[in-house]
Amino acid sequence: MATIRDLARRCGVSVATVSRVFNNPDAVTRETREAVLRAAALLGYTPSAPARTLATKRSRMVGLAWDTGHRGPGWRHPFLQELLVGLKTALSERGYHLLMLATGEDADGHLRAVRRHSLDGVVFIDDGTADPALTRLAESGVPCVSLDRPVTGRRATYVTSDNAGGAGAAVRHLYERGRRRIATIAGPGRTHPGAERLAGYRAALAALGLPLRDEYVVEGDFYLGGGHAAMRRLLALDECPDAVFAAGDEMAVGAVRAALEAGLDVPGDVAVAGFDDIEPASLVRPALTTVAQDRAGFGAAVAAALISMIDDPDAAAPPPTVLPVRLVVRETSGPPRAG
Amino acid sequence: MATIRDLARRCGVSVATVSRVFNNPDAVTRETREAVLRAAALLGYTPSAPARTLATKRSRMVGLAWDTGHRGPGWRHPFLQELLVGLKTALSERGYHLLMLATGEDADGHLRAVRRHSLDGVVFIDDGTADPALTRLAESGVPCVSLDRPVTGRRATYVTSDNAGGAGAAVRHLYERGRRRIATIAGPGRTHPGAERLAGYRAALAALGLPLRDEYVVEGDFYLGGGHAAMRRLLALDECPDAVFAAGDEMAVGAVRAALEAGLDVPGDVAVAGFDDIEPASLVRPALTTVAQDRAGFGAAVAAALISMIDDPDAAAPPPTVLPVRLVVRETSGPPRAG
DNA sequence: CTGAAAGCGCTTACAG
DNA sequence: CTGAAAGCGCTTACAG
Repeated sequence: MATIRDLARRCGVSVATVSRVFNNPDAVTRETREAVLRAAALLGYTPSAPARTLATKRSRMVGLAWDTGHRGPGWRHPFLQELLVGLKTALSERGYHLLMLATGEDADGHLRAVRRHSLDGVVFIDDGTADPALTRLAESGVPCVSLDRPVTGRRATYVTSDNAGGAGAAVRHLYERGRRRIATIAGPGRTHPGAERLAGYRAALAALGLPLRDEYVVEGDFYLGGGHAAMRRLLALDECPDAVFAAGDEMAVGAVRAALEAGLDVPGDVAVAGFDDIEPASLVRPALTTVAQDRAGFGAAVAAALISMIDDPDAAAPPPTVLPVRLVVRETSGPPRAG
Repeated sequence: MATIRDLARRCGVSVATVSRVFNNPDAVTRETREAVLRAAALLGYTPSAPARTLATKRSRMVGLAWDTGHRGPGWRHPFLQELLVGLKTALSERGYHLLMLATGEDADGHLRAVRRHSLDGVVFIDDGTADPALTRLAESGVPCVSLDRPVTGRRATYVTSDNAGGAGAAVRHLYERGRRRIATIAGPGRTHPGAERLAGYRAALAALGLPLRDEYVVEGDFYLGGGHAAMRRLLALDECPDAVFAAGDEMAVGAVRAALEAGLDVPGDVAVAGFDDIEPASLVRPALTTVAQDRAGFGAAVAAALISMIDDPDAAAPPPTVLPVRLVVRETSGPPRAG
């Protein structure tokens, strides 16, 4: 492994000069720069990251504090792979790497990991529950950006989808398909998407002049079983809804299944719309009408927010990023109304 | 940020002693050890990882060379989240962190990243295509373990499922359900799971005394569309199969869909079994009979193989790990035979 | 069991 | 534009 000293010797310059050609190329004449670069290629020289980090206090690494559900039952992200790919790609374009932080340590394990590795920032992916370790991190001043979860801290921000807007779009779509008794299966209220989607549902009903009925909102858990159970409660109502907006696709699939089991036709008797556009949404029959998020946009937005803070040590956190969503009409919401 | 020097000063010992309490606690008296530990907790001291790496040449970081499909159309792993969680957890129990390597760099970008960060090893996740960068890495002598892909190199090994065994189990199950004309929709031959599942299918047919018919094996791409197209070809045959083993669940779902569209009953006219037990497998109707892999086992096995090599610098690579699989019987394979 | 010292491979004022 | 030197925070023989 060639070091900067080997390279310097070979080129007849000082190590300072070699360092400059990699960190501040303009501060060096073209000739020496090219000579050094040539020798570097020849020797296969790559600057040592830890040495550089030690000297500069910057690691060019970003931590990924990914709550893998050690605190509760297996939480699943609807599109983790695209998220990670987008994040990794956007980060690496700017020269940053992602370090996966181990979870389940003591309360300030994350903060410790940040110090230990001189991380330049961290991104949170969790289920929306207020993890004290993450809260502390966000308040510590290290640049943080979280996904789908508001955080407070001078250098902390978040990116999320337009959850309320998407819920509203789904509700309006159901309305346009002729439905008037529109219920919702909400996500857990403690999660940001859950709360926002419910708010969007309510706002849309109000705007449409439809009544808000308490018995038409039942909370689920974002998973299949919760959606199924919620739908059964809805179907047991005196005045059964003719449409339901489920705040997550798995719940929507569960709801469709419950309706089918009850002998109802979907979308004939009851229309359904979901949220997330998970892979099964198009595989299931009838195929699910849902709200798709900007999967690729997430990673890019997180990276942009993070890097803007890293680049300027005095910068406060940028405002939250709200990504647009898109209604995907399939079969469960029924055909357009004739005429 | 307290340093080792602060701690030493505070405790009235040398930095060497402080270093020992963290790296070789037995080499120090209990009293000084406890005093140092107490002071460390008080000051919030955490040893600097880059400084340690610089001094020892070991980073306690493992690279994740994850081919995110920059070289082809979006490849998807059937259970990436569980895989990463398992890997991260197993690694962190041994004190290792995962560094996600950026992809799409020049041919030896990965190797460069290994040197740059003094990575102790790397794990590959890819689509099975022979990426020259990974091949070079595996031959370089740094401990490597790949998923579902044989690699050569003195310090390289892999972990995979019992793909042939699982395929055989699926075929035997179909046979036991009374099927005799069992076709297969294979995965791409260049992938290890694709090739092995096909081999398992063939071996099972032979063992069962069933004829091997060329027209009964058609290659798919592991995705929905490929499964659909393959099934159409199978259904166009003069003597239509009464069962098909699809080497992946998405293909199986596509196959079921194609059969249904052709007016056939599943499993009545044609039974179907898949592989992977992806989430939609249980959501789809009829629910898919399939072969489940040991999702949690993967990460643990990878970590174990990697760490065995890291711990002993002279150790050659352990033999490949082959994880057992499990047949999951649902609806697409039909009811047990009466009597 | 403990300490003084060299060394790991860089960067960055400071002079020139 | 370039170099000598100090410093980043550790570890590890080597003595004692």
